[in-house]
Amino acid sequence: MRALTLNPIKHLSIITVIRHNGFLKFNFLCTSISTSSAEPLEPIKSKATNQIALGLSFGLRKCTNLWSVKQAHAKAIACGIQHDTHLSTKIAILYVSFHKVDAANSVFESIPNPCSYLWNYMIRGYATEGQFGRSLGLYNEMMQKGLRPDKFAFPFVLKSCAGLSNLELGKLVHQHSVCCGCSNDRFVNVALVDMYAKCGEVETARLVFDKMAVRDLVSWTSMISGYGHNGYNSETLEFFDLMRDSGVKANRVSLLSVLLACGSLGALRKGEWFHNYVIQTGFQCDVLVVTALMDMYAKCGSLDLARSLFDEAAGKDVVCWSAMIACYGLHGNGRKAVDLFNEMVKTGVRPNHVTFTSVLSACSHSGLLEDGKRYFKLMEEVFGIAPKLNHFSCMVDLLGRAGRLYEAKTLIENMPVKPDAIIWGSLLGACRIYRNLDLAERVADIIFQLDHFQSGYHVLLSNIYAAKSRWNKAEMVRNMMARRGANKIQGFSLIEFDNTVHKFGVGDRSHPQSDRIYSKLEELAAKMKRLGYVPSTDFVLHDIEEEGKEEALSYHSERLAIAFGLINTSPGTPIRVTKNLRICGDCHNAIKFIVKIEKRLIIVRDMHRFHHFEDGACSCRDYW
DNA sequence: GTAGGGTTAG
Repeated sequence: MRALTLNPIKHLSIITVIRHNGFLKFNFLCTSISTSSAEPLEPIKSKATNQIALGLSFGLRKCTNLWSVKQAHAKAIACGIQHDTHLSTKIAILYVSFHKVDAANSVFESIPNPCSYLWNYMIRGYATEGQFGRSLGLYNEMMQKGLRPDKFAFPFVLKSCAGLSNLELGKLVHQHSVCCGCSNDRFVNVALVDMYAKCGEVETARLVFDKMAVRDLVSWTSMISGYGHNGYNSETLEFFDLMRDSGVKANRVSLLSVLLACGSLGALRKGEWFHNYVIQTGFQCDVLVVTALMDMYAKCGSLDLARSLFDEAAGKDVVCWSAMIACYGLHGNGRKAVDLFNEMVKTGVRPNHVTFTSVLSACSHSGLLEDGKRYFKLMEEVFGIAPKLNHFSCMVDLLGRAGRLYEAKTLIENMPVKPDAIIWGSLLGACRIYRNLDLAERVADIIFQLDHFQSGYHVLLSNIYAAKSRWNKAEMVRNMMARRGANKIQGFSLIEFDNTVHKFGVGDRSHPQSDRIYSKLEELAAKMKRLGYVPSTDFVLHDIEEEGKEEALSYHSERLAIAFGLINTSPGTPIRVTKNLRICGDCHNAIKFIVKIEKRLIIVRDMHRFHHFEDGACSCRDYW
């Protein structure tokens, strides 16, 4: 071991210089005590070590880059002063702020008794990096050591509970935060609102919000996004108005939430209003806001507007590109999605797993079998992204729709992730399209072992039997579904008119204009019949989430919403309807007749994609 | 020293 040749006195003088001249001299100190030799240095055994620690700490005060932190850390080890609490704490905190939480943790673990300030910082670091389990582990360890977390720790502990959707733990942490006297802290309360909302307890989130003494922009925004997160889209918009009424001015984050809600509701007019608001408030150059605007326009049916926003956006990142690719997929334009993906890669933006989900889904919806297979291969081989359940789902869907049923089955059986009922359900859907009863029965067996209580799979299997005229079997599956008390999702359709979103259920008569709506449908039915429309009695055309056969097909929610739109808008105006389930085959056929009769463009967004009906045809070319 | 946020399958 080679002794450090620097004279302690010289060190002291350097430290004095650092104190007076700041960071530049800190680098000098690092260099002075470094050695070109690979041999470890013998720790300095003199009073100067404390001074060196002080000097490094002092130098780190103005530290703005990771390199300096690493240098200081290395020097601390070289001088044997890595156990200096003050210096190590500083180094660990800096590592956290440079997102090097594991490096911070190694320093943290070397400190015999870290202060609560550092504990908090470590909990924060892991929570911020998405390592929620480790963040909670530290919180637990902190309590076991008898240390009391404070108002700086709880927001991040709660963030970790939210990240893991662990409501039970979240409730315990809530109680603990009250015990620790943090119930009035606004940061803790915002984190509570966020935690409850992300764990699906939006009403509890609201209770916390209502009790808050100070409601600033962030607390309002947490509640707004909390509503959105739980699918309470109308409430999201209402709450935004309430916030503004209370005198709090919106910022980009709150705008992101409302734009998302407009997209989910298909509320184009409202979305346009917010677009205008974005321009007035000067957020139109913010790439996050532009991405949300694109998403909103595309989900409201205006793909062209989404594209022009995309073209004008400055500083497009991978999320922005992926969003535009997803927009094309949603509208059934797989070719453009694929082209845009290639353009993105050429531009030098690296795709992520979401980009691939969007590309594969776009290929699947457009029937681009070979492209889909190629990109699936590419993602791992060229971009090093291991496929996840999302990607396998897209591939099973792609192969299944293209009739490659056994290829899809082999893929499920050999994938490295555990298949769920839904991915098998996708294959069952393909069996329905290609009327493969033999495979359907085997697949259904697997599904029912995994998930007994979804009506969709029972309906699907029953429809396959019906399509093969196996009526007894079809009836048996329906009875089995009734015995098992399988859940059924209620279908509904939304249409925006006069700045309000109108909601219709199947056979719904609760709307004030109900009589006029039903008369309109009767009038249409007569005209459709003359043009050759025959209501479909073929179960096979019905979807996995079909509304029950007991309901008259002509009163499916999308038809009620369309009739409402026809009555209330002037001729020639496009009609936009959003449906929570997949559009059924009979409605799909009927709308083709309706657009011909009414000479309108009707855009229906179902749970998977858009259908643009115009001049007797649909943009999906009946492939959906 | 602290909070809220844009894209994604079936």
